[in-house]
Amino acid sequence: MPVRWTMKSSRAEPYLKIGDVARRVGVSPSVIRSWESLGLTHPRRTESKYRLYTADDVRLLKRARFLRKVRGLNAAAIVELLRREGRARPAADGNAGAIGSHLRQLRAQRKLSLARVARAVDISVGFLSALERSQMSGSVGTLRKLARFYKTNILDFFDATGASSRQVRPAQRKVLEAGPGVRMELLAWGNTVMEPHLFRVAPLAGSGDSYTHEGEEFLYVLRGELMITLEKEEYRLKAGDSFYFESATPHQWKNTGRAETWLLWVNTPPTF
Amino acid sequence: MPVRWTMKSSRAEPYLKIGDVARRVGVSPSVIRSWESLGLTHPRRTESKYRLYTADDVRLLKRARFLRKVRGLNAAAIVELLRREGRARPAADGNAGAIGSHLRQLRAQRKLSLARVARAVDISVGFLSALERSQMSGSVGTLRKLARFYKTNILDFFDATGASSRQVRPAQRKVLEAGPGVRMELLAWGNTVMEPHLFRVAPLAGSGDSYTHEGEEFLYVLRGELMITLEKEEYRLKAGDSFYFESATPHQWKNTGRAETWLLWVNTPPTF
DNA sequence: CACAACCTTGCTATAATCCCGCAAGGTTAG
DNA sequence: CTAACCTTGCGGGATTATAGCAAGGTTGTG
Repeated sequence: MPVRWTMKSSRAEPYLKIGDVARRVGVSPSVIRSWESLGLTHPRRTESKYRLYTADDVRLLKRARFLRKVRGLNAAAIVELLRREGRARPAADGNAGAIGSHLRQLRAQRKLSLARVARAVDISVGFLSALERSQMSGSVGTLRKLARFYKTNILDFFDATGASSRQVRPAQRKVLEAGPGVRMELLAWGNTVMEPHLFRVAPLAGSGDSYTHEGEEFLYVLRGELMITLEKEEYRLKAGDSFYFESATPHQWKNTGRAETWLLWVNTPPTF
Repeated sequence: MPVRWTMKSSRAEPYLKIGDVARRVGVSPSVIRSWESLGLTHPRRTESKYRLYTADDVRLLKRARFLRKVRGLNAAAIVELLRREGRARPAADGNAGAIGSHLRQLRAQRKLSLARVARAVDISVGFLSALERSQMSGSVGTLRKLARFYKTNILDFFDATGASSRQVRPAQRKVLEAGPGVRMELLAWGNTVMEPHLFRVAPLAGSGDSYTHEGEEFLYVLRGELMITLEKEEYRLKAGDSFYFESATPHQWKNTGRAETWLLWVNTPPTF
């Protein structure tokens, strides 16, 4: 029995959640989400980010399933075909699209296989393939590991425009959104020995899994709070606190407060 | 430098061979052949079966390559898209199409993976996948191994229509083309202890690789000649000769004459 | 309020497909 | 005669597709 949702300022119309849709269409929720990342559907979301599907979405997905299972078309082709039928519009390519293409380009230049890079970076082959095809998104930790592997700056995944000037005003900062709720603003770039960022971290957002790399890191809490875990030891930082540690120590962090946290974060050497 | 071919009763027009086309399009000859089996191209052939491509074919294949590499569409989708553009017509599904679908159905019914069946039958996963999708064709030996694995009659791959009557006239025989140049006509079928065939083998056609299975086999040369090899020992048969052997002995055969060879061939138990 | 059943994101393991090359033997064209 | 091509049948490895899971949050019902 589908749950009835009503959105504010929209007409009362039955919506379905992803599990309901999966059962009706005959594919798993994972597949529906991956088709969404290709642009097949654009479901609205509740405030807690639950996806909401309409009856039209279900019809579209059923047709997609038919094209997939019976006609053997892959997802990219299904989107193309349905776009030509005026029934679908492709996903807006943002930074995510650029990241993926750039990753594949870096790997192709080095004539490396997916397996080779995945092993070196300790992620699965399928995940790396999906990252390169912009079908999955990676956490800060994962992108950093990839940047390190390719001996490149994490910024290069977004926009490579030479070195910064000495003075960088707020509006001039290079901005990158790495993972949900984490916004990185680079304060200096180019041939620098230190890599300074300003992190803006939404409540509950963080680095994802524990990770490690070479170098040293210094961070200063400008506002809000942060929980950082090193080797299973937890530290609760608040505005005015600073923190210095070796990057080789396994670590992960998260904003446990109710407001956005701002961090000044410097690491050396830079991730190049 | 493209070789210039002129077909009888067609206007002089430059044709290309598959290697030339592969270089111009930027994919390998194997890929061009596999796209052909899906219906992307329908090249004419010389008497010795060399494929001949036109400039239109090259353009079509270049577009296919673009759709594949840049847009990420798979081959089935490319054919569908180009068909909709009126630029391609799908492959005529013959027995090959039926065999593939049937193989996949048998595997699905038993809830087996490609890897599981491929291992049991000693072929590769990719090859079995291609067989099921009618993208590659198998030799007599391979089809027999699969029939044995699924405990079914090789005939069931073609047309299952119950048992034969006692008397079977030539026009009533079940006919199956198994591999190039080999035509099998079944002389009795259904619940039989023996499985009699009439094989019509074109010059140079044969069983392909050596193979083995349980049972006993008897064959009689009606016309033409046949070379059969058992455990690396060769036998040259001609009209009137007969031959009896245990199927467990590794064997392979071939028509080494200049004319079509007709064989009466009985094995027991049937491949069920 | 408790809790079952759902959702989220990030990621894995496995299944399936795609690509290209090779063996064996035949053909072409210089 | 021979190098370089073709044929078919098939393998090995690379890549993609699918479904599930962990950890943690949300929903809705009793």
